[in-house]
Amino acid sequence: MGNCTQCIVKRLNALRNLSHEELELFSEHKTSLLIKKGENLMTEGSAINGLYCINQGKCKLTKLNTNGKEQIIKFIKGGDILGHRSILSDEPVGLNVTALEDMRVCFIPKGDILEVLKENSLFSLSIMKNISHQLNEANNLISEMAQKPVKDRLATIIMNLNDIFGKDSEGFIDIVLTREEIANTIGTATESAIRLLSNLKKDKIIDLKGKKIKILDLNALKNISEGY
Amino acid sequence: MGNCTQCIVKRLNALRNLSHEELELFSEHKTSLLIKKGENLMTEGSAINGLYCINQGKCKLTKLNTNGKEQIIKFIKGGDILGHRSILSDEPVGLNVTALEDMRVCFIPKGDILEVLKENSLFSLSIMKNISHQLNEANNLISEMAQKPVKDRLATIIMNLNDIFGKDSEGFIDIVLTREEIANTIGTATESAIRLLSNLKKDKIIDLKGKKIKILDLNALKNISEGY
DNA sequence: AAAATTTAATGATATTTGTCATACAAGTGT
DNA sequence: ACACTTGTATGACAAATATCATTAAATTTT
Repeated sequence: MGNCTQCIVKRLNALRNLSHEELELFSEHKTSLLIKKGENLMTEGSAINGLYCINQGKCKLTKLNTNGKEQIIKFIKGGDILGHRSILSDEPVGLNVTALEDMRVCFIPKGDILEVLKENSLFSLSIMKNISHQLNEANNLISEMAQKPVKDRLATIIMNLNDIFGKDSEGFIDIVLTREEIANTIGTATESAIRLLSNLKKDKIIDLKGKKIKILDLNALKNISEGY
Repeated sequence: MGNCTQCIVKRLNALRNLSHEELELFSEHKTSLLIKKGENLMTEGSAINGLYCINQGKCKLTKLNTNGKEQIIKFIKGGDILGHRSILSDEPVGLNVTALEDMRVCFIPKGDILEVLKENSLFSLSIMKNISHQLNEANNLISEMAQKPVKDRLATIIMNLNDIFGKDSEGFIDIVLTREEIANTIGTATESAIRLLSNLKKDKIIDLKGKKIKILDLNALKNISEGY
């Protein structure tokens, strides 16, 4: 099991503000775990007693609606942290976190986190910054979902996925999602998502190869996402 | 101009965790302001250099979409604080804050806030708790907006308004909103909102008297909001 | 109080999106 | 290589919602 002081992933998130001693503390108490594709790291409504630091792998954050539909709220990849929101608000976990590929994750107990939060104001500010940024993003998404037609929303999330996951060697966005997952992200029926993807391909705005998506005309995509 | 140490409003928010000395500091540097109905306290995209503590009055937090439509993200009333998200993430203001009635507001400079945040971990934790809670609420709203039909969303926000603003002496929800504002909250056309409100009235689930709404059958409303 | 403006209500119609049915393709395990 | 499951695609149709037009009511201004 690796040592937190050596871990390069921590440079990507709020943990970068910790002292050597604090990292040693985390390292002693942390546990590493492997999550297989499709498995849940966190489950909506459950209690949580620590912070997850994602070492490797991609996952989706979802919510099950009262009408039984899954809504994908956000995608997360290695370098991000999870669970701090729930720890801080003292509320149950609000989202399901499901692995989209095999993941390697570290778990740090709540007590250690809270202790360091009290002592290290740089860490504390960094966590606040993270959540504040997320809140702003969430507010933008509310507006997006409430006001824009499905086609616009699809264009938006294709660009989002591109920003988050980047491109593979062939220029396709480096994430594999089913059509159903895409539909659950933009809040529409699977068939509608399929049709709109096909349209974008026909118009040479994107290319499709199995589940992979390549952006061909970013400008056109941007225009669609803004309602033109 | 009042003194922060005496202010009863501060008991309702994170400021309750401040020491007498810290409140004195705030009190010395704070400015009080009056915002008239319809005026903006904050504007989307602008910089902000302090925290607002709402003494009295109700306001709406909105966002102007790329397609020119206004989306109401949230309603806020006296006792709440505003602007901390933007200060903490070091990002421009994300939302317009518009007074729905005359407001009395205190402004505390950013420097003072950041200083106390570093020193007072109780205050700091309380702010984190506030934002974390807001993030959870925002995630719920994303799901609500993306997945549910307009009728369900209308039922949901009527209950929300009831929770936030309570009832007046006649049992009507204590907030005055135009039909357009209601439509902009649930992300639909004004005409659709009007029609659905009329239907709810016809079904004796709510009562309408001008712009005021009274809940007659909370259970029915809850069922609708959950898609039954 | 009358006029002007804004807001609310309602019908007719167009557009968007969802649902159901079916076919086909791709992946999975035996 | 085979059946079996799951995912993708497409057409036909139904339902939800938006848009446009018009009238009525409420509010503000003069």
